[in-house]
Order: sequence, then structure tokens, then C-alpha cells
Amino acid sequence: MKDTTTFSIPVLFNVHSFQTDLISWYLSIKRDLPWRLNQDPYRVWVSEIMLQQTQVDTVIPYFNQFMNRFPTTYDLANAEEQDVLKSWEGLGYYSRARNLHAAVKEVVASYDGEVPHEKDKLKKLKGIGPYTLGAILSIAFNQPEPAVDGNVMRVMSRVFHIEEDIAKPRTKKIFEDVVREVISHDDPSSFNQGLMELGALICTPQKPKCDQCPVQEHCLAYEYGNQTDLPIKSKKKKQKQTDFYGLIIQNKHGELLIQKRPSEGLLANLWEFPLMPKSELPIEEWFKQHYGADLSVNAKRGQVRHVFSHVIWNIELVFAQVEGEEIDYGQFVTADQLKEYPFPNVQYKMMDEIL
DNA sequence: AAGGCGGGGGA
DNA sequence: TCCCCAGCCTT
Repeated sequence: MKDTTTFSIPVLFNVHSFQTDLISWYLSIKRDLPWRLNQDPYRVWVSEIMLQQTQVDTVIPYFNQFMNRFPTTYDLANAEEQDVLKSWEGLGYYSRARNLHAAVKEVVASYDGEVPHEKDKLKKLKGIGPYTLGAILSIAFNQPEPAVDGNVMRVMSRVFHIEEDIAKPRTKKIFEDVVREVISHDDPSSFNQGLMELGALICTPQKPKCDQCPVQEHCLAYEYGNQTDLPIKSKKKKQKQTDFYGLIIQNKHGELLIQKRPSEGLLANLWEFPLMPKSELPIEEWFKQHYGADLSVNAKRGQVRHVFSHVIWNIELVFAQVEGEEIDYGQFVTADQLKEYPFPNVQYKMMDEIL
């Protein structure tokens, strides 16, 4: 069997020197981040999930708060999902929180609350993909496994002058093979974290600081002078827009109508003010159909625009009063009770408009 | 392989 | 604006 995508490390590449330069640099400059306090696998795990597609500075306060609230696997496993989501509120990609919660329950049920160090067991846990698997194995258990993220693909594409499109799924395998060939077996943790730290601080997407780079002498792209052309990445298409009415509805007691979103899809299991897709239908008629109650619209006032990774919402705020006490869907809460529920940021934008 | 899935920061 | 970020899951 033949694999045409295999990549070979150049004969003249000094693997040991590369490892030493990278690791000694990392150990000398590494940032004092909260998840580097110790090697507790649970802490490493939580941090790696939070760091998916999310920058370090954003994660720090969430991590501290989360570990304070759920210090051990047992604490998290015994928590209600709504409380976990409340801790995740505003961080985004909420399936990460739901998957982590489910996976930690599995760890408590099957492994006595101890995060397994076996690759096959770890990989089966919800939310642990190829990257997080390698990150936990190397950082918490010191195993020489690749942890290839965006940073690593950028750094390695430059060091080895690899021109494959990093937006393609199969390209990641090439970089995993590369890392397997050059990773340090003495200190895989520092090696992997060093690659990521390098990508975050020196080998940045724009204007890489090559003059400060600890592995400059190993870098083919630097030698060729085209480091800013790498990595190659195809563009993704832009988001579609959707228009909604955001319904701010009060009952006669001044309470607000909120509802829980479906258990799947965008912002699953979070809460919201009712959103009505804009159509030809009058608001009152649409509301009667879906909620079985009569509405009197007071005013349309305020506009909220929210950009997700794949869609854009344009929301026109509508203030209304509902008649009667009964409603088929959702529930009325006081302004004070609002903060007990997990809301996505787009809903906080709407609340800001209300004030 | 492609697309869904958040939110923030930098240029 | 656009791109990027310590990616994973479903189809």
C-alpha cells in the first residue's frame, strides 16, 4: 500500500537541535497561566476544551471561575447541566460544555473519577478529538503524542515549507506525522506547548517575529524568505443573514417572557427572548399561533446585529404586552430572575438595548 | 469532505 | 472588513 501524502523530514534537519532550541526557549519564557499550576489531568482537560478556537486571554477568567466552582471530576459530574452552561455563559461553542459534562460523568461512572491515560479510552470520551487527545496525553501524562492545532500547522508549515492547504481535513494528518518524527521523547509536554507558545507569541499569522525566533536556523520558509506566504489556507465562504423580531414581552405583573432553546443546534439549551423570523405575517398573529395568547405591540425600537461564525442575525426589538396569565410556551420571570438562566451574548445585547 | 457551531481581538 | 484563534461532531 502506498501513501502519496507522506512527508519526509529533510536529511539535513537536525531533530535534536530543534528540540533543544524549542524546549529551552519555552522553559525560559513560558507564561504563568492558571492551567500550568500543576499537571492535574482534569485541569489540563478543562483548559484544553476551553482553549478550542478560543484565545488564552479570553479563557483565563472562565477557567479560574470554572475550577473554583467544579474543582474535581466529581463536582462537575454531580452538577446540573444548566449550572454548567451558566459557568460557560459567553464563552461560546456551548456543545463543548455539554460534551465535557457528559464525558466527566462517564469518567466518574467508569473510571472512579480518574482521567484515563490510555489513548483508546480517552479518545472515546465526548469532545476529545485528535488535538485534545494529544494535548492531554502529552501535557498531563508526558506521552510523546502529537497535538496539532492551528498554531502547530502554521509553525510547521513554515519550518518545513509545507504548502498543503491547512483548511483541508486530510492535511492535519501530514502535520501529525511530522510531529511524530520530531517530537521530544524526553519532554513531550514542553515540546508540544513550546510549538503552541511559539505560534502564539512569535510565529504569528501576520508579521512573524523571525528575529526573535528560537528555531530560526531550522526554518526553511525563513531561509526562502516566504514565511508570510505560509501556511496556505483556502478561504471559507461568508455568512448568510437572517432577520428577526426580538420580542420583549411583559405580562400585567411586568414579568418578561423567556424560553429555553431546543436541545440541538445553535445555542442549544440556552435561554432567549422569543425570536420571530421576519415574514409577511403580523406579529400578533404569529404569536397567537405559537403561544396561544393575545399580544398588543407597543413599539418597535432598537436594532441588534450579532455575528456568529456561520450566520448573522439582525434583530429588530419589539416591545409588547400580553393579555391574560396563560401561555403555551416559555415562562415569565422577573428582571431579577433573569440572571439565574444561561443566555448567549446575543441575548445580552438585546437586554442592553432594553435599558 | 463539508458544514454547523460563538465570541473576541487585531490589523 | 476580514482573518484568526490550544477543534469537534454530524452528515
